[in-house]
Amino acid sequence: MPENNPFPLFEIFNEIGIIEQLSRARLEARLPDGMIAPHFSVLNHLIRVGDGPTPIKLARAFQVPKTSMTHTLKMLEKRGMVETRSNPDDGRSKQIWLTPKGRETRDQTIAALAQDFSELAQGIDMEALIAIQPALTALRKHLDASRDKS
Amino acid sequence: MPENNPFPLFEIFNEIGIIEQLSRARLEARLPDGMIAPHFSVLNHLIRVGDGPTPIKLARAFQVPKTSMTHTLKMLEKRGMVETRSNPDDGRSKQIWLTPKGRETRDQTIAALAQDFSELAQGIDMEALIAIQPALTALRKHLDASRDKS
DNA sequence: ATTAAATGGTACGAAATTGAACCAAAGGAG
DNA sequence: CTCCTTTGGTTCAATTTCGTACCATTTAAT
Repeated sequence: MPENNPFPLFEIFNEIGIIEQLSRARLEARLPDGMIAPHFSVLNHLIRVGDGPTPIKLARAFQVPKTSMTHTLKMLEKRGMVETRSNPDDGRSKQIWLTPKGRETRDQTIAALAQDFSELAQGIDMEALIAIQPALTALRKHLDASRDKS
Repeated sequence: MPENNPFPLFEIFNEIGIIEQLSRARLEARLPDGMIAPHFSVLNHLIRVGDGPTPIKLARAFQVPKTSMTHTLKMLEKRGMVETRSNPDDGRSKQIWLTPKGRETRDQTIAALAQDFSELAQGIDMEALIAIQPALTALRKHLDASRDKS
């Protein structure tokens, strides 16, 4: 019998999968018309890390294929939420900038979510939840680091 | 300043989203050819709850639209992993059964994942991880219960 | 300087997801 | 029994995701 029992990980990944689905649905309920979670994620990322990353950098940040990011950015641009400029340092690549509308949409969504989450927090042991964050972060980092081996 | 600070929830949902993506990629790396996570989820669910559920019941269990489940089941049937029978008790509905091939695929995938997770577990504080499971379950239940309100 | 290899990005097509519309069977009201 | 509503399921179309192929530019090697 192995000393490392892997089955608790099944259970945890299963719970995480369900939570991801439910939290994504909540986010998308707060987004305008046809916007979806990946659109918002890009807006939010641009706020956090600053304007000007290249599409490939964004694709890596979210660990999606670059073709997926091309499509997501095309949709955001069609909605006037980001702006694509050519990169003066590299003729192959572009740079992505938030527009005022993109910034505003992100801010309003955050505000609506804060409201939503505030209500959510009332039925929850928030202290216990905050306490699990380091373990989640550690798991995420380990999963990320051990990717593409075997 | 509000007494319920919702922002830790942002961080936690963010980590959970990333973990979901990475763990799904790991699962799919262990699946045959073109199989994807939802296919496996159905196989695994049939093992856990037993054969014979209707498609609508499966759709509810995974909280996906019934059209999505129709498509998933069609793919599984094309691969010979599930079998659809008509429901003798209700002329509208069907019942889903695992085939031996479906059962075998599920078992082999579980075995491969157990191997994978065992290696994963070596670089992780498994005790801390097991300890967070109740909090995750509580969060999932609360999210689920408070769905469709507001 | 030339050539080869690597990198950023897009076009295109296949598969997945899902809402709208629809059909058939079941359930309920009278 | 008849009509109306509800429920299980599929078809269809629009959107998303993503692998393959491809082009343009940059980098490295010689």
